[in-house]
Amino acid sequence: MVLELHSPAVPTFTQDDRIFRDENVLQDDYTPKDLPAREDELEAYTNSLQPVVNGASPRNIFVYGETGTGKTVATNRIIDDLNRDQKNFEDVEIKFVKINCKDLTSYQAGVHLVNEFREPSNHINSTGHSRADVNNKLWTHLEEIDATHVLFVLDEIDSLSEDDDLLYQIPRANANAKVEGTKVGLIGISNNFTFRQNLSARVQSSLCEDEIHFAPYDANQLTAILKQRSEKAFSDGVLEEGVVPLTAGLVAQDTGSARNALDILYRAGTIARNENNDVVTENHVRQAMDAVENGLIKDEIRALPTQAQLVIYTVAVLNQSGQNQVTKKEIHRLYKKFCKRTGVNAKSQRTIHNKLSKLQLKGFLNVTEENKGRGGGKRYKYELGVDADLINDALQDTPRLRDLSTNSTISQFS
DNA sequence: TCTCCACAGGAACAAGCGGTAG
DNA sequence: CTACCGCTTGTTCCTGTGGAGA
Repeated sequence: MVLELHSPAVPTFTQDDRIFRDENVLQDDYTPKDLPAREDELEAYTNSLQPVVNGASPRNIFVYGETGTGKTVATNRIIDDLNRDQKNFEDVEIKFVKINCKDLTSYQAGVHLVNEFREPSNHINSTGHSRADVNNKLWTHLEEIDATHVLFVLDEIDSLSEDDDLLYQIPRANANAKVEGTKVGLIGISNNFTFRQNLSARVQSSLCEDEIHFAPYDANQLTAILKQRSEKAFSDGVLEEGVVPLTAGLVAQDTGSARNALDILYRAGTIARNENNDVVTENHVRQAMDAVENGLIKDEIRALPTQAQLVIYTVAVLNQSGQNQVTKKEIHRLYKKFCKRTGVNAKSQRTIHNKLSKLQLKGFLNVTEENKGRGGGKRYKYELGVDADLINDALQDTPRLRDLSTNSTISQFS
């Protein structure tokens, strides 16, 4: 590959790039000027924020929809607009504090928020404080800040799932007299709409004053988005006629995610470029679709902790040796041998059981229940939910497990 | 109909980490 | 230094479960 995927467009390269005019337009961090097919949602957003503009207490907003449906982009747009327009308002000063809650606990998210008000040299650590401490620090900052309104934007709040204390505290900060000089509001963004039902009743009533739903895009909407972007991203006449409708159709059936569709289109372009092709064809799109799907799975496998990698690898080896459905016991037996060989501490069967259920939740394993009654009782049988080659490929990048995945065969271990 | 297998999965607990506060 | 904090990872113990077969 000649070009780095994420390198900015450098003039010397764009000269002989026959495919792309500006590939950045297809990448994740690009914010378009127009948001096709999201006019209603933007209007709902504007309406919900109108009280703030008028100087009143903000309404708390719950934004939900699957990934790639434009929630974050729309939110950024609204924030930009409001930041721009508030210069015209005399007695209102609005500050936005935005964090992403992915992989954070409620407590850690609180710490992040406190640090948003502090210089890097003065950041507090994410351990060692009591919960009440962290909250009090946050209230103090809010009280002291030079603004009439502070709006917290918490992206991916579904990560906070079990512990929703923060989601209760922030919307109630004014009502509970924790903060009096500044009006506090919360915009919560969630990828998961069942998340709302799991919130405790007290959080539901305060967080979800206004709700904005971003539905997955249909094929027509995706076509509009892809057309808008591809005109800027690709050189004229590079895309075969059916490419955009095909991408839109495939993605609409699958996820309805604009991010996914753009990713596939971008990938199709790079495949064509690597083949020294002048046009992007429907065949490139199909190849890109496979590559994107496989790439995502491999990334997830690489991101697993070593123990979980060992477990899924064990299942892969057993499956490849012809044992399609294996019990926890069988997995644990072989797993222990792999542990010994790689110098990893072997965990108990109960722990492996937990790992197996997590892997099942992530879709890496399929589970069937078997019940032989008196002659064997109830048990689960596991098999791989993904292609075994993907697991081997992914583990090639994990030094500890690389040797295992190249050398081991079932005969050596069973 | 009832028993009983072999496991699932919840609960309680422990250890260790990286930190703050006095 | 000691006490304490939140969090993660793992362990042990124990109750619950569904259906084949006595």
